Amino acid sequence: MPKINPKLKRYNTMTSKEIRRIFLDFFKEKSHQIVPSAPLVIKNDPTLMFTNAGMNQFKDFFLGNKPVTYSRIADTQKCLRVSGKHNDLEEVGIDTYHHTFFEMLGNWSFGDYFKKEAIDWAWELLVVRYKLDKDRLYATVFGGDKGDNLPADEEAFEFWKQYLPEERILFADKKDNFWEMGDTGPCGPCSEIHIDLRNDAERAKTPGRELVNQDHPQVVEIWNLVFMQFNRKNDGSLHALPAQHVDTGMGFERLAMALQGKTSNYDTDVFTPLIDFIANAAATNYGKDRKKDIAMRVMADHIRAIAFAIADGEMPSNNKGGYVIKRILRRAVRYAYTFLDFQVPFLYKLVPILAAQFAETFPELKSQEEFITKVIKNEEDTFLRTLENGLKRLEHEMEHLESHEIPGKVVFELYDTFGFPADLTALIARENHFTIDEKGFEQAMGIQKERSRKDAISETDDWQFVQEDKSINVDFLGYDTLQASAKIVEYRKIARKKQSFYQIVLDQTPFYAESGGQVGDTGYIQAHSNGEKIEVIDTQKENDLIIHITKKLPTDIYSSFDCVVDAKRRKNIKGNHSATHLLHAALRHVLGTHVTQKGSLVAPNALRFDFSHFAKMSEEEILAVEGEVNQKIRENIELQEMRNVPIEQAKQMGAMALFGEKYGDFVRVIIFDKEHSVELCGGTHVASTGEIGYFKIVSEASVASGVRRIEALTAQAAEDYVQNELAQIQEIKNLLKGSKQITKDISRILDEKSELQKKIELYENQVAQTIKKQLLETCEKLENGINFIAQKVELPTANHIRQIAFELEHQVDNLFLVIATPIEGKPQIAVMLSANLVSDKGLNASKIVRELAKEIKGGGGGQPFFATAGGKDVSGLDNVIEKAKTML
RNA sequence: GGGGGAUUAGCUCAGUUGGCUAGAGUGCUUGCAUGGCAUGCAAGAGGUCACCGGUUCGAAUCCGGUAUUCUCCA
Repeated sequence: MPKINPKLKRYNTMTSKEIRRIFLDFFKEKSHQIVPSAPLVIKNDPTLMFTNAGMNQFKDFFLGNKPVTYSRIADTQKCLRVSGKHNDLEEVGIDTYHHTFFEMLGNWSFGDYFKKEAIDWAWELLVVRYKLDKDRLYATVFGGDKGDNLPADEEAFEFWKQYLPEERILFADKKDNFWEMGDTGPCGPCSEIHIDLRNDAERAKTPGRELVNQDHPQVVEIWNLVFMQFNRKNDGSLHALPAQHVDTGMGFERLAMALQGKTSNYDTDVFTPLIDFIANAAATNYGKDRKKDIAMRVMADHIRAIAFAIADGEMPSNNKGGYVIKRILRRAVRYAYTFLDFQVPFLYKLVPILAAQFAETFPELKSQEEFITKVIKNEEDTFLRTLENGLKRLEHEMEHLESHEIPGKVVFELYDTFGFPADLTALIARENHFTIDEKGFEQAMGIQKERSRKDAISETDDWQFVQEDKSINVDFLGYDTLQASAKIVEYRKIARKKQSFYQIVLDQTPFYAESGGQVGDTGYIQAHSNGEKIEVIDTQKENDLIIHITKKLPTDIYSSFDCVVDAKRRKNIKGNHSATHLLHAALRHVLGTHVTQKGSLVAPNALRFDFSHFAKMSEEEILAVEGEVNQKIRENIELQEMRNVPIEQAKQMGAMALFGEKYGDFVRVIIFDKEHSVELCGGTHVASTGEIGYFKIVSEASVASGVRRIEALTAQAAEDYVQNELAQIQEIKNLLKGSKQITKDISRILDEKSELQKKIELYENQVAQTIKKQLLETCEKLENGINFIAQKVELPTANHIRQIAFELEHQVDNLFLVIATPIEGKPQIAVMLSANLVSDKGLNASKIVRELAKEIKGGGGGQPFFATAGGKDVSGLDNVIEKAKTML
C-alpha cells in the first residue's frame, strides 16, 4: 500500500495540473517567455533521436548557431530517455522513480542572469510558493576536476549558504555535477537540489546527506541547475562560450511526488488513473504483489512514451527511433502478458485516459486519439502473434531436444529471428524442467552487436572555421534565386566505410536543404579565384545549419564561390511540392478532415504522400482526388507566399500545422487560393499551379496501420506514364486486329482458351485410356502369380504416366508394371507394384527404377510401390522393357 | 545501415534427407436431414507452391537474384 508521510500530508491537495501551472506562472512573473514543448521526435540532428532534456530545443542558442529570440524562457518539455547512466529501459518499472517518458520543467537564461538568480528563484519557488519543508532540502555543487583543470564552484556554494546550513551543501565530482550534452558541445558545472522524503524515524537514524546521490528511492534529485559556460571539442578540450547561460531541469513527476506527500512517483495523480484502470482490468490491486506492481508500473510508464511518440509522428518500426518505440511497447506487452495474464491487446485502452489527462497541456493526444489507439492495438496484435508463434517453436524444440539444456544458439535464434524474448524462453524452460545455455546466448548476441557496430563506424572531424568572425547566421536565398555568390564559413570531413565526403557551410546559399520531405538541392560551386568547379551532391540540414555535401574540398577555401543550383531538377521538385499541397487539400475534401500528413517525400521524379486514413481508398475516391487536383492545376492559381507571419496569425488563417513539427514564432505560409490550400511550409513552390501541368496518382497502398500512402507523378513524368499506358492499350488493339471493344474481346478469348484447354485435356485422357486398354491386353500372368505388364508407349504428358499407373494398380492384383515413354524428346519411365508384392516379396519400385534408368542414361527414385525416372537417351527405352522382363 | 527468417487454396497453416496425382482445418457452392435455427451428413469448386534464373533425369523442397513481409542489432 502506498504510504503517506503524515508530515507531508497537508500538501496532498495540490494536483499535478496546479503544480505545472504554478511553475509556469512563477517564471512568467520573473519576465520569462513561456514557450510550448518541442516535439518528442527530433529531426535534423544526427546525434539525437528523441528529446531527452528540456534544453534540446535551445541547443542552437547555446552553440551560437542561431540568434536568441528571448533571453529568458520557461516551459514544460516532453522527454524520452531509454538509455543513460541511471536509466536503462530494462530498469524502468523495477523501482518507483525512473521513467522512459517524463516532463521536464525548465527555466533558461541565454546570456542574461546567471548563478545567483537561478539559485534564488529555485529556492523561492520550492520553499515559498510550493511550501516544501526546507529542512528536507540538500544542494550539491561541483567540486572541481583535475583532468579538466577546473576548480570547485565556490560561487554557487556561497549563494546556497544564504539558504542552507553548510552541512547540507555537498560538493560532488564531475560524474554527478558537471553536465554535458554529449561527447561534444556546450557544458558546464551544475548544482542539484535533492529532497529527503523519508519519515522522521529514518531521518533520525541516518542523516540525509549520506544518502544524496546514492540511488535511494526517497532521497532524490528534483532540480538540476546547469551553468553553461564551456564548449567541449572533439579532442576533449574545453573552450569558454561567448556568453554564459542557465539551463535548468526539474522532473515534474518527482516534484509531484514530493508535493503530494507520496513515496513513489507512481502514487501521484500523474499515474494513479492509469494504474487504477490497469489493476481493475487485471482484477487485482496495486501494492499487493511485487511482480504485478512492477508490471503495472511498466505499463503505466511505457504507454505514455508510446502514445506521445506516435502523436509526434514516430511510428513503431524496425529501425532507428521507430524501433525504440517498438521495443518499449513490446516490453509493456510482455509484462502485461506474463505477470497480469493479459492475453489480448489491452494497452491501447489506456490512450483515452491519457488523452483526457493531457487535453490542456499536450492536446496532440486528444486530437489524434483514434489514430494512436489504432496503431498501438495493431502493434499489440502483431506482438501477441509473435509470442504465440515463438511458443510453438519453443515447444517443438523442447520435444526434439535430447538433453535438458536448450542451446544458446536456439535461444538466440528464437529471439533474433522470431522476436521471442529470451527471458520468456528461460521462464518457460524452467517450467518444463529445462535450463538454457545463457553463455551461448550472450555470445551469439555479442557477435550480432559487433557486426552492426562495425558497419556503423564513421568518423566525423571537428568543424574547421574558415572565417575569423563566426557569426553563422546563414541566409537562404533559394526562394528567390538559384545562383548566388558566397564564401565558406566552416567545413568538416566525414569518413565512413572507406568513403569520405565533406560538409560545407556557406555564408549564404541558394541551395535548399532537405526538410519537410523536400529533397536537398544539387548543383555545383565554382571558385572565383581559380575557376575550380566542385559538385554539390546533396544538401542537408543539421539543426539549423544548411550543409552542402561534396566529395572534394575546394583547393582554395578562402575564395568566394559562384553557387549554382541544378535548375531543371529544382523545377521538377517545385511542381511536385505544390502538387503535394493540392493533393493534401483534395484528400481532406474527398475523405474528410481526419486526413493529416504523416510523411512526405518530394523528389524531382515523383512525390509520395503518407496520411492518416483508416480504409483503402476506392477507385472512385482516387479518381475524385486526382480530378480535383487537376482541376486546381487548370485554374492556374497564383502562389501567395507569406514570409515571417506570426504563428498565431497563420493559424487564424486556417494554416495546417503538423504534429511533431517544430515551428518558430514566425512562419512561412504557402497559399494556393485561401479557400483551398493554406499550409505552413518551408519548401519551394511554383509561381502558379498551371506549371504543374498534369497530376497522376500511380499507386495507393498501406504503409502502417491507419496510414495510407499515395505515390504520384506530375508534369512530364505524369505524361510519360499516361503515354506508356496508352501505348500498351494500342498494342493490345493491334494484336486484336484493331478491335474497338478490347475488354470484351479479351474476356472472350480467355473463355475460349479455357474451353479449348478442357477439350484438349479430354482428348488426352481418351488417348491415355486407349493406351491403358492396350496395356491391359498385354498383361501376362506369370507362374508365380504376378501380373506382369511392361510396354513402351506414346503418352501425351508426363502426368498421364502416373495416372495410368495408379489406375492400373486399382484394377489389377499382383501387378508388376513398367511403362516407358518419350515425353517431348526425353525418356521417362515408371514402375508400379501392388502393395502385397512390396510387403511379401520384398520388391522395391525405387530400386528397380534406378536399375532400369541406367539404360536411358538417367536416374530416378520414389517410394517402394511407385517410382519414376527420367534420362537423356530415348533410344534406350526398348532396352528398358527388355531388361524389365529379365528382372523377375 | 547490417544480420536472420518467412512467402503453399478466400483465411490459418502442414508438407520430415529433392521423387504422393500438393494436403488439413476453416470459409464458400450445391444436395440431403430437422417445422425453423444452432448444427449434422455428403458431394463439389478453389493452387502459375511470391517472381526471375540456375543445379538435376526430376524442384514447393537445393543454390543465386528481385519483391513483399516478420524479426534482431546499430
